[in-house]
Amino acid sequence: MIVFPMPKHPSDKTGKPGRRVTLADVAREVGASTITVSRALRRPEMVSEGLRQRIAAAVETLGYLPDPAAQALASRRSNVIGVLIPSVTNNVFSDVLAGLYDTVGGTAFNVQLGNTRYRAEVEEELIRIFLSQRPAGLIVAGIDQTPASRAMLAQAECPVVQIMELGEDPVDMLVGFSHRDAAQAATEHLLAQGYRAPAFLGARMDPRSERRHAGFRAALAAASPEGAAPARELTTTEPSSVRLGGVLFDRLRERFPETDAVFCNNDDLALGAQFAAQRAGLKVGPEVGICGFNDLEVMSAAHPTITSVRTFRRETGETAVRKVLARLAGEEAGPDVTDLQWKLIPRSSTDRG
Amino acid sequence: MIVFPMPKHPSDKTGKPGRRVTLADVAREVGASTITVSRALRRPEMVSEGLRQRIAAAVETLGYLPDPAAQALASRRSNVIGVLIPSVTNNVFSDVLAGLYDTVGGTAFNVQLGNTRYRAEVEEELIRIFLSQRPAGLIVAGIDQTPASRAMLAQAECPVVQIMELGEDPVDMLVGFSHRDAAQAATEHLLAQGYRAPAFLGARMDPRSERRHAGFRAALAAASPEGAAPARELTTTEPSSVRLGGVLFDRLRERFPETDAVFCNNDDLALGAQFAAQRAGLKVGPEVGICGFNDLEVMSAAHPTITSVRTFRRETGETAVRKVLARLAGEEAGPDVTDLQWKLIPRSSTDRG
DNA sequence: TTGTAGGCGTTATCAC
DNA sequence: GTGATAACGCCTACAA
Repeated sequence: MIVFPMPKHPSDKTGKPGRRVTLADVAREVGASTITVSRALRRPEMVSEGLRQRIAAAVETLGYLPDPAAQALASRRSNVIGVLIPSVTNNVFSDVLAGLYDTVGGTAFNVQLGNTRYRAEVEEELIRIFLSQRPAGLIVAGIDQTPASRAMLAQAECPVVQIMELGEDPVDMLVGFSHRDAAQAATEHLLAQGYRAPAFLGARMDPRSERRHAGFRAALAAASPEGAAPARELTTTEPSSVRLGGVLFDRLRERFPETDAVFCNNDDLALGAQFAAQRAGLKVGPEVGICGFNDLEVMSAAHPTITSVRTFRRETGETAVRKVLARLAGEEAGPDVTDLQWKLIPRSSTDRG
Repeated sequence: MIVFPMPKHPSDKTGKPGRRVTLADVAREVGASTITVSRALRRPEMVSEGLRQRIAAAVETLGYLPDPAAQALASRRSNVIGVLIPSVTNNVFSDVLAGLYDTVGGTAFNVQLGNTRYRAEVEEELIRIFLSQRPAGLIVAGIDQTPASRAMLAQAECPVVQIMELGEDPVDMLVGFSHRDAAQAATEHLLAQGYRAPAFLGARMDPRSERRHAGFRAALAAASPEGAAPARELTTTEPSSVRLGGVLFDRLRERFPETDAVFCNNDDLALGAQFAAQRAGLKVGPEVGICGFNDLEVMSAAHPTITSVRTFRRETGETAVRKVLARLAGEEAGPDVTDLQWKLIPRSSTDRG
């Protein structure tokens, strides 16, 4: 029978504080070499049944936890999946994040977030820094990276996923949907409902907003015989908010009194527009149509309920991580584009009754 | 004059892909030792002016970036500040996150997020894992850790900040406010406005929700002569949502028809309650008072505007990180409690007109 | 299936 | 002020 020497556990108050339990400790415990223990942990099938079990037991009793820094240094690959998004607070991205964290949870990987604040230079800088960590993978929002960013991503020795959009030539993998098509469909819906003078309300106007804007215009152009449709649009670079939606709505009606419907860049604006319409005594739906984008939870609960275009944000995060993991597991290779689609959800706010 | 040999930059297509620029490369370049370069980077004052400048130049031209894994391994301290929160999507926490990322941005530190999903066991597990990374600091939501979690945090060799609440004995540092007091004040506001039968609506019911619940009860107890106030309350463990706010509101009115005001656990519920009230044809304010919690942006933009209790979420994140950084810089020491306060914001929804 | 040797890139320690 | 040397804990490559 083997006598187990008292291990120096971090919780021991004796000796140097917190001496770490290492692979060597486990190895000594079971009378094997460190590399064998290492293998038992990462490639159990390479180690004999008996040894494997004794190692597992020792790991348990000693409370061994691998040191990620040492792993990263030795293997030249960290367990960090870098994620670059323009905003942490925006509901859209926090849903994506939820998907990311859900999918990465339970795996040996960690998400490391970078906030680009909607600025390409910041993104470039962050890509550089993230890459210096030898990430296991990189997930970046959008397809409008700077040339330098693209070059770095292309050379990166890890899977790269661009998310939230579709595009011509992804750096590596791509998960998203067509903002242009979605916006065009939403606008067509307004026209189909009989609204004659739909307007566009946009805030922040990042690349994705611009593409939605383009979709709105395309729908109008297609509908107007001579392509002479007046441009009822109000956009701002200000960050979007419910309050701003109201402000823009009021301003819009002042400038284009004939407006009878608005397609908003996102749901916050739409909600604000609806409140503003109600303040103005307008009957939302019959008198003025309102359509948002993203279909946040509040849209289906509002009074009246608000039409929107559902986007699959959580799924975006999940899919992106899964693609990274699959690539790392050698299950997939080569470029890959996943269209997550979108879905128009008509509700009372665009029902003319 | 020194001739600079062509460095092996990662972007070189020659040789092994991506050979990293190391401290040694920089050292060779300037004719110094690695340790000196290391010092020049971390403690410039320990290196002579001239050398320091040549090193800076070499770092620049070579494009040297430190390897965090190697740094962590050698220094036994990573640049990771671990953050444990119950939810990534909840607006409350995403605001905190924004504060965290803002404050950590530009520093050499990184935030690593752990999603506890409102479960103490998950939190415990995550604390264990995070600690194995030798984090630079740890920020955890709430004060209701398991005993094991508390023990680990207490022994952690890094600054620890509990956030979002106030409490008796913090593990180390604490940044938050009193949910109980805030809720009590909100309830007193309802009573002061003349509402006779205020009710409580609660979802999720995590520890902080429970304390708000307690605040509601305390206010009622203080107001009712015999302490015989009937308990008009409806709570659920379901995650909160706008839709749920409506459902609960309807159910509440069914069960307690006399209800003339509701204090909601959070703003989502309040917004949902307001929509439901409007659907029921009630005049919000005069006929039924509605008060939320947190004062999300939408509250001031809604129609009518909704009373809420403002909490300083972004500031919470900022303060937590600053405390960690200060401690690491040796600027502060010892336990420390920061009360970030709260503020009642009365609006139309509790104005009986 | 298991082990040996060496190195990953940086910092701590102790000299000079 | 600067440098040699030895870790830090683990993994890759190769050998047995």
